[in-house]
Amino acid sequence: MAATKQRELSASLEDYLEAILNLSADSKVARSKDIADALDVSRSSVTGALRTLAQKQLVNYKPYGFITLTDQGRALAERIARKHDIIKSFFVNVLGVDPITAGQAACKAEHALGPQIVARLLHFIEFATANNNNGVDLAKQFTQFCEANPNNLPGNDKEQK
Amino acid sequence: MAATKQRELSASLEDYLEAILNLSADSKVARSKDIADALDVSRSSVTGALRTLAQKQLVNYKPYGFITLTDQGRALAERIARKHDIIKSFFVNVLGVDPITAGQAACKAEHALGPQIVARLLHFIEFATANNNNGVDLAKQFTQFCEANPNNLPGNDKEQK
DNA sequence: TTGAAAAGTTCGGCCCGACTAACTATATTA
DNA sequence: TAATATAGTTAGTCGGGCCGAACTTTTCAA
Repeated sequence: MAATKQRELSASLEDYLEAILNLSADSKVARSKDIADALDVSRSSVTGALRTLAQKQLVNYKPYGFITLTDQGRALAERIARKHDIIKSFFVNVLGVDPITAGQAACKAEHALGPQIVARLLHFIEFATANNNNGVDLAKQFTQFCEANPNNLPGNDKEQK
Repeated sequence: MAATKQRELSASLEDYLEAILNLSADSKVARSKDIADALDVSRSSVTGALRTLAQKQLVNYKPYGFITLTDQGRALAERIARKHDIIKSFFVNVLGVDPITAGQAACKAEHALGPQIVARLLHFIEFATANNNNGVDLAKQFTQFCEANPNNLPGNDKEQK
């Protein structure tokens, strides 16, 4: 348990790792081109990222070879993906945000939220969606609350993108 | 309404703007040194950021002069600060996270969440902290729920930083 | 089996955001 | 008002992350 420490990964590298995990799941193998498409970056950027990830021992990579996650890499990628899912789920199932917007926001927010907050969020989702609250679904209540007070809802703010 | 569009500001520049707003509030005037301290960057980085912000017409700045926000800059800074507060408030008042952690996370998350989600969050805070829920404070309920199910709480994940 | 298309890589370059070191301007105060 | 401390700037550098263009490898089908 010494070589295990990978040091912080940049947001960008986390995205690559996550994409590789998803592609491996979907279509058994992650091709470089698909990673580029998934992240909307150039193929040469992918090559660079792969070299970095390989040297951090998170992916097995050699030029023109197959791309697979190492055990370490897979574990990390799964943690990242799980975080993503939790955040997105909160947006969708508790806040009632549409899945597209929620997914995009989760992509960015997953790099900003630490384990403590994510754990709380997960816990909160359970709390809010279970019928533990006098037998009432809290998320549903919130939706009704929103409908009852439609004043300050979404984008009446012509703010940033 | 043509010169008003400022284009996207980077996360970093948003931080500078926010810091300037806070310093202006606290101690009437924002000195370059204090901005550097607040953001924990070098003084020369501040100079660079100020030049960029000035050319985007968000601050009034000339070398060795006073630093003030333009109307545009102030408006933007206030929106950013408000977003920050909403997110932090959610972490603290709904999730029950400690203020320090919450503030740090809000700093990063504020660049990731768009207006729709922030608006929902604000709405949700009202919903959760008001006694609209059978006369019970929801946040309080969640705290109790947490105490009742202390299984997957905070950092039993030795994850990232 | 060979030769074009597709996938992948390398190389050089760019922008951003930070840094240090050295310089200049401003303030302070003796 | 001259000396020095402090604030601010400039110049140069570096790393991360991206790009396009040109090159190499692999694949695939005629």
